[in-house]
Amino acid sequence: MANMKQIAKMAGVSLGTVSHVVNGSATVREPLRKRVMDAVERVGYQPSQLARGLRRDKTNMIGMVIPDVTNPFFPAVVRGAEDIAFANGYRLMLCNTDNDHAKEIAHLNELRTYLPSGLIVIPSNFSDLTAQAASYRKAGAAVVCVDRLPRDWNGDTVTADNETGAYEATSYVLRQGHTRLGMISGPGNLTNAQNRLKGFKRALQESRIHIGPEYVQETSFDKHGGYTKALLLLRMIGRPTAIFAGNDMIAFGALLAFRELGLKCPEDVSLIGFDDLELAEMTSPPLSSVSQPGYQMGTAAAQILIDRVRGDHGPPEHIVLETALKIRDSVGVPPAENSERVVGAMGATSESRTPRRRASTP
Amino acid sequence: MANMKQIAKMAGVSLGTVSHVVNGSATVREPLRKRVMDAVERVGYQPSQLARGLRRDKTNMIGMVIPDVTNPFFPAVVRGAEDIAFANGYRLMLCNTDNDHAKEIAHLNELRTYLPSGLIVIPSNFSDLTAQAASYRKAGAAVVCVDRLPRDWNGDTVTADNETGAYEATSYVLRQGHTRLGMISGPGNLTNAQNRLKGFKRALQESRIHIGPEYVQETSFDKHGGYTKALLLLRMIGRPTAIFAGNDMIAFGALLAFRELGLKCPEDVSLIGFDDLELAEMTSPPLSSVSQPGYQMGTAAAQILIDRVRGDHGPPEHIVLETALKIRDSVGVPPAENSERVVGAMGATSESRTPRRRASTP
DNA sequence: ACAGCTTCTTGAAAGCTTTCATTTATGCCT
DNA sequence: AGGCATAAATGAAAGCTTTCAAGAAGCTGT
Repeated sequence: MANMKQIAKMAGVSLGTVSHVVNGSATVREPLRKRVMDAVERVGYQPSQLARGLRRDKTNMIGMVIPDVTNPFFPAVVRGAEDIAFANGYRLMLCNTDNDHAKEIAHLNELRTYLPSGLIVIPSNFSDLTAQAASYRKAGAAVVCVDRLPRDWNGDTVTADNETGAYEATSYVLRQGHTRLGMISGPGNLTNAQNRLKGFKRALQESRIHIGPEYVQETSFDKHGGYTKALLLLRMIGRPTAIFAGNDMIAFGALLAFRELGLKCPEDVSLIGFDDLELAEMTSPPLSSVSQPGYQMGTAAAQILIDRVRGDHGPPEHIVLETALKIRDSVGVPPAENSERVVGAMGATSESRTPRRRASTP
Repeated sequence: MANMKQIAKMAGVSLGTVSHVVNGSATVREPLRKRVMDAVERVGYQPSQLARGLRRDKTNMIGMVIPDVTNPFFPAVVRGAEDIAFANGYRLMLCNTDNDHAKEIAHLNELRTYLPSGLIVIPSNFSDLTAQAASYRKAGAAVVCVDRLPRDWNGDTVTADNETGAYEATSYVLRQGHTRLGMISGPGNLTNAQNRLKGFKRALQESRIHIGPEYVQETSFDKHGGYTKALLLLRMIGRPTAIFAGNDMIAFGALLAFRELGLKCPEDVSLIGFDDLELAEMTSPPLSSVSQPGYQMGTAAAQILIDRVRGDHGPPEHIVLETALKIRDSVGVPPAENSERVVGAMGATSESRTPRRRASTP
């Protein structure tokens, strides 16, 4: 591939001059400038990002570390980040951590040797990004944290207003007359899951509704977790008449559980999710969900990052994006008292075969 | 960050020796080796990938160029590629092209200056990857093409057996008794769309069923396209009793159209998709679809790539992965002749208000 | 036309590795 | 113990760019 030396020779100027016209780092008189540009055009010269990065102590890469591209919420964030990054001349290096702490560290350690301009991270479970970030910052790279925050995080953040979203969703369900709610929450150590749970509980409290701890189940943010926990919830005596799923994947799993148990949604059980994935409207029934702006989270994160790289040294930014309740058909009124159909025949404990009446609530 | 010079000084050896122990490029006697390793451990030294790449004329990056992460099929491929790449010490640089030829070129041009070991590409519409790839190969990088092939492609490929998959899906629909099928195909210039169409037509031919060209609609591989074209198909006089969607996103769009027209699936119209996205089982009704191993396509591509990088100079590989028909509930028997419900009231041409009987077929 | 000043241009150094030709050390044999 | 062959360690060059100090060229005013 063509290099500067060749361009310099072709244009009959020095290396330094070529560099200056390529980067606009000093004024070069027109005739020279033109000769250089012509040579650049002619051979399609593009500066080596490797050499440039080495010399400048910084490349135009942005490391993007996420749990798993395959999880439909994350690609939206990635895409948002990529669009802003690309438009500003930055490129994304994508790393999946699988929520695995060790893999996260491995990625972060190596990524650094590429001298990226920054890092956009959706932390894994038990991330100690805080320590790593310090070392990146020392090297002049900016780090912004998205969606969920690691322990003791003190840098820029972009999150959704999980608590309010969950609060509103729960309130909505409550307004339909449900009094015995179940929640299938995401991993307890993830701040987004925590905040959704908080919002859920706050809504309950305000309505003076009390539910036992067994009505709140914790699991991973995926279909399988949702399926398992929904099964568990629905086989309880005095099963919930409505379930709030910590995210849509969990909700999808719950839907599968409903189907398996022959429970109709929303006639027998209501369900509400979080994320409002593109496919939430496709399910049966169309899933009501809290919409969360993944794409914007990505763009916002990239924008902050780029501002930092360009010299913004202000105090940490904490962008909190609004959520919106998307009402579809998966939440209805609670079934009449005596209509609670028996369920859980497959697990077949003698208890669960006996119809129960639900505990009355104030 | 620590560099080799520091390690050399700490261990009391020369630069070259440090390099040799770090890379195992020459035998170093134990005492020295140990001193070097200790120093490396102590400061957590990691070689600069930038300097290394510059010197070696090659980095451990693999450029991954895809149309759009946001499109649920692609992340699976990305993930497969990332897993194999990571396990072999390679990292992925992700680029979205939006099927935009110009963006693809821009990415490809810049990516090259990072001296990646290779490129995994799902070409955009009208890609002329073939030309670009030549220049990558000249620089010693391998290029493998996934899912769809650009014009005149002569390199390694990993694709699904689109034609057979489509053939089997269509045959299955035919066996249910349908004789008037519609197809909503993907972009005509994409080889995967072409092959699916081919399979569809072959099945029809073998069953001696002839359909007019208006029953084959072409659109982009997304929900909106599916929605629009399904609407169009369903408002035809003698509407198809079953629709084969070029991919699941199109099928999802079609489902939306069914819903809007008040058509029940599969009672009024049958539908079958392609891809078998994770969410196909969640739709209403659960979507029958041709399953295509996205993850494996990614792993296979990465594996070939890595083999090439390691010196495999054999003739181009053309891996074709099998598809599998996933039968769920969206295909049923065709509705009885006289039950064709009127539809398309919204567009409201006088014709479409009149019930028609379908053209008889042999 | 020349001093003095400004504006351009230049060449070399530096950034961190790898690699190769050399030098130095080790071990074996007589 | 000395000589030789082999193995190990070294130092410098190269890879491509940016940047800085220094030199060259241009301009202004008298």
